[in-house]
Amino acid sequence: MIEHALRLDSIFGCLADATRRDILKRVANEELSVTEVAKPYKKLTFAAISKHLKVLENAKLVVKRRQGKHQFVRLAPAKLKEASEYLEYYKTMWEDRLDALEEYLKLIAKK
Amino acid sequence: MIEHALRLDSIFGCLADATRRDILKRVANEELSVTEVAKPYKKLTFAAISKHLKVLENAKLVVKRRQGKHQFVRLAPAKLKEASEYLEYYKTMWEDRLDALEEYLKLIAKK
DNA sequence: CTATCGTTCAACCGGTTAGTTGAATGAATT
DNA sequence: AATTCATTCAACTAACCGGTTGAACGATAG
Repeated sequence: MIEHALRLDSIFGCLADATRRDILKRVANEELSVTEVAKPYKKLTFAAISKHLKVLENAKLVVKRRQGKHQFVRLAPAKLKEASEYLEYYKTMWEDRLDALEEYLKLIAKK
Repeated sequence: MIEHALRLDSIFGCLADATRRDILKRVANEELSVTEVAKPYKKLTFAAISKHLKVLENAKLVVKRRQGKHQFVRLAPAKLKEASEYLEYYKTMWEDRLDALEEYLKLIAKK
């Protein structure tokens, strides 16, 4: 249960940063080398991106694979399934709440 | 677009903390006074919970309503819909990725 | 073997965050 | 009006985070 929460902490923690969200999005579609990942973020150092990748790796949201000189990064589907399930839980909760609101608004409208 | 990202930052930032996730869960089902919200968290000060509520309020994930002495807290459905939509986006992305993995595994299995 | 390329590590910095304590505020009760 | 209850604010601290720089490391190419 505590591990569980820690994992959620790190997953949502990752998602709380715009650069990391962007990286996730990009490596979802194709495997990229660290250099390629870093290329678009011109305002940041290479090392900064390397750190972001480490954070994502620790949260198990991406995996790295070495091929010769290059280190390739891709989305890690297994852990993301877990994340997705939690997000689904929240989503359901919110939708229930929205449904309740809708009901309530209808009720008010009738008066 | 920047505002957009900032909002996501604050929403996911809220979700990155176990106490705040727990509070969200509890005020999703019923409206609670600040005192009631604080009650279960015996390791934290009242002020600490008050601060967490402020963070949630700034992210527009909860709203407060004053009724006499008491301040009641509940989930804020409107902003949560927005959050839910983003989560849905990520969820879709992840499911696509999972589907791709599944395809790949099938392909391997055939050999 | 050494030079080079791709990447990470270590040390550091400034800003933010989660927590504390104690004083301050707002509303109701007496 | 004074007291009490519910809550917030202000000031402070310790830890964490995102960033930088420069050195270091692992792997390949010459």
